[in-house]
Amino acid sequence: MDILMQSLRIGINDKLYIKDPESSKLGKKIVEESILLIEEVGFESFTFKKLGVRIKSNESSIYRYFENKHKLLLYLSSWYWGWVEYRMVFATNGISNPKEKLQKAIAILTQKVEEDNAFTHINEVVLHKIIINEYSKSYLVKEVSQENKEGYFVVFKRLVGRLSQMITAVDADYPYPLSLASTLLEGSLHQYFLQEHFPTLTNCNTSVNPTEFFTDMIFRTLNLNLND
Amino acid sequence: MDILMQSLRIGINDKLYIKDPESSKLGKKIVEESILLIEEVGFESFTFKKLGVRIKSNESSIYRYFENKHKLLLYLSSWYWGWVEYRMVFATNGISNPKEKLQKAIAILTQKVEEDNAFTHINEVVLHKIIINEYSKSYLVKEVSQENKEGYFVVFKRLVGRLSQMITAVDADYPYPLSLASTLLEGSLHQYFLQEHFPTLTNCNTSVNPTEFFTDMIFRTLNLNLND
DNA sequence: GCTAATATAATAGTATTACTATCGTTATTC
DNA sequence: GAATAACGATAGTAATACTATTATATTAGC
Repeated sequence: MDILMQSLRIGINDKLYIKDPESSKLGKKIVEESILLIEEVGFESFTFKKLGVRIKSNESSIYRYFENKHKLLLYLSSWYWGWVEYRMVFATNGISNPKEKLQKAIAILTQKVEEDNAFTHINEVVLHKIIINEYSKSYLVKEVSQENKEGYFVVFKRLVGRLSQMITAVDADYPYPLSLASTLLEGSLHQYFLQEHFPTLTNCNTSVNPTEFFTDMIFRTLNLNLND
Repeated sequence: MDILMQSLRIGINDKLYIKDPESSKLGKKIVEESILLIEEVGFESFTFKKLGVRIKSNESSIYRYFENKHKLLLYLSSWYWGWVEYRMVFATNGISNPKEKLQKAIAILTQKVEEDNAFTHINEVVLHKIIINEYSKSYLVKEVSQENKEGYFVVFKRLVGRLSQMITAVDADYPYPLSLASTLLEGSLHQYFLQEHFPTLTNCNTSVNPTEFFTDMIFRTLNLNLND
């Protein structure tokens, strides 16, 4: 990413934190290291106490930024989807041909994540792994409807909406653009998971990637031809 | 289901329990009521202590059947997928036309679940809800590879394999049968979830169901026509 | 119907988690 | 240089996720 973007910020619902972690050194450290620690030990075993030890700070200080680890996960997820949305909009912006535009969007949304130096304290590659393994846990909770009302999932919802519109732009008569869009986003994470842990349940591997599978699936579903 | 099936049992990996819950009244009660309690309070808030109170039995007695609630969830999931597999095999058994066979399989796998009186102590409708909300949590854990080696997911894997074969039977040249099969199973649960909690992210509702969406998607992907 | 074996209930206890509260110390700002 | 905000240290609580032990039922075999 360009040096021009150095001061870019991803907008996140301010109910997800008590004190904005972007506003201090400690806050950034909490975000940065929580990503690494969650990836290392898994979300279930992750605690603020352990994170405190790791960043040589106090448990109670972390609680001043985030109410609990669930909110932290929602924060990280919002950041991730905001970042993906930004890259998708940026990459598809100049494309006028709807088919090309959709193809580019699918690529961005299903690609393996590479490092992005525009955001120095966040390791996007590791964050992608967390999203693959933990994102579902942020919404598969009893409180989901209330949290949805609070706007904790707006970024993700906007992204599905955008993709859905691109599908409709290509084929206005296709009856399930939203379901296809949500299936792509969720399914892409799932295929990455399977590739790592259940290779017998997927055709994705070192030579075939989720982008190829989903591009093929969506293009066939919309009766488009890749090569014209 | 038929009265003939009254004594049917779903085969489950015996490492998932300490004492077979099918072998006693208390064991069956544990399974029966755990389904209802998990659905009521969600998996995170569910504890063996609460279950003990509910079934007027002791926490420690439940621990004699299941090591912990994670194993219980794996047990319930295996039961569910075994039950689905059984119904799928049963329903598609006599069909020789591969296209018809696939269509029937998709229907069974994506349908809304109705009560099945063959298994008196298990409420399949509620169990389906649990699978929608909690199944991911059974495999999105750090120990997944080890648990996979122990065979905790064989039933689900066999089901994906069967569906994949049916896809290949219809189109031997389709390059992603496994990914399409796993996307269908996972995606179907996801669409049900969205329908309930994020209606703006799906086209499934009271008049359109996941079966229609997925049948359409898979048939288009495989270049099949529904009506011939 | 009695005995032995097994299953279950009751109770107690431990380490860890997920916090909350308080207070002293260190930075920052005005 | 004083005021204010941020942070660290410590303590404490209720709940969780168990394990262990012992007492009491239940059942099975004879």
